[in-house]
Amino acid sequence: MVHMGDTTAPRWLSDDEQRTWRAYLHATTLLEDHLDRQLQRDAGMPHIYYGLLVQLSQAPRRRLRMTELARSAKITRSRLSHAVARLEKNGWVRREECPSDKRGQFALLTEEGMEVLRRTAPGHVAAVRQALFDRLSPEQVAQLGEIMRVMAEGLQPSDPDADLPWLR
Amino acid sequence: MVHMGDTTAPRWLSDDEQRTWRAYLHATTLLEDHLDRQLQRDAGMPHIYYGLLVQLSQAPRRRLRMTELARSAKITRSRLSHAVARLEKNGWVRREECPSDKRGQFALLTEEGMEVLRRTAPGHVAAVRQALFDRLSPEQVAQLGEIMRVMAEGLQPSDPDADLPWLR
DNA sequence: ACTACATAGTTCAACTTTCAAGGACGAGTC
DNA sequence: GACTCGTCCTTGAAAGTTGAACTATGTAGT
Repeated sequence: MVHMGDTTAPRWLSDDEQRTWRAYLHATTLLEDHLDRQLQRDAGMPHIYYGLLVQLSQAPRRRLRMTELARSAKITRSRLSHAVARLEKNGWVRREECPSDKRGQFALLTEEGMEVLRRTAPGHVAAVRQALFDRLSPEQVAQLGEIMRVMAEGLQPSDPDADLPWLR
Repeated sequence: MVHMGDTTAPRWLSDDEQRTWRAYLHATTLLEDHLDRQLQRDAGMPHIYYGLLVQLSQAPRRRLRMTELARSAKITRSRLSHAVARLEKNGWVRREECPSDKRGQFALLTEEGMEVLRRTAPGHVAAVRQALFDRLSPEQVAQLGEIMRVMAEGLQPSDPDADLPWLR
């Protein structure tokens, strides 16, 4: 290994890697845009907001602490504050104080929010299917899963607990 | 089950599919965030803006029509207008009128913009390598490329012949 | 030439995201 | 208690994005 700091010749991508990288960027942005539009049209909110409702719907008593929700949705607490404020305005989420920690807040899914989810989930799953799973072979689905897990492992921001949900 | 316009029960995702879908969302958002931060820090712009400069750098005479650039970067013309305005303010891009079509505008990469690219490209490639290619086997890279191409094919919004020969 | 419509790009308003700052509370130490 | 420090969450301003409306120009049909 040569020690030259910034001046080391960069290892550019091979042709194969470059094609794959372009395909990755192309496909992921197309899918993201597609789902964003689908949900904006059918559920009146962007994909990430929908994801928040889903997380809440699967939590015990349909509620999560803000920080917990932010962590599982991979967004900053600031962003979550704004998002929950918006969802609250829609009547789909409500805040509730945490009795054991007065700094804390729960976000909880209202019955109205649950109803939105019930109404729109089938369409959303259909969109994901149509874009992804109905086009891939079972082997490809397995491959994709494995590749994504490898990627995520390498990117896990220094948040040791993220790996250890069973330790909480 | 709810019966709305659609008479068929929704086909939910299998456990495998669900795991893969979660891994996909997790990994792609982590990577996107990572590259956005890396480029914001090292190049002073988000990933998508960097992509615009790259596109321009590879175009003949380092210029592209706005619509063409928007298409190849997969963003709306509106978004591009704003982005180019910002990049113009940085001195990295310039607009130029199109002689053959007075409605048209070229976006062109300035020497200053080229310099930013030269300075920051190695670090960006390194980030992509470290996050993706250095962690995947050659087989996985090939698999990923193929999967992404399949995905993109199903989502291509403006490829008339690809989509609906049998639909309408 | 006239009409009608399509295309290129920008602009405005509403919304979302980011970043830095700040207020409130909890936990540890003296 | 008082001090310090870290955590929980919010806020406000700046930056970015979206979708619709708009201007100007090109194109086709009559």
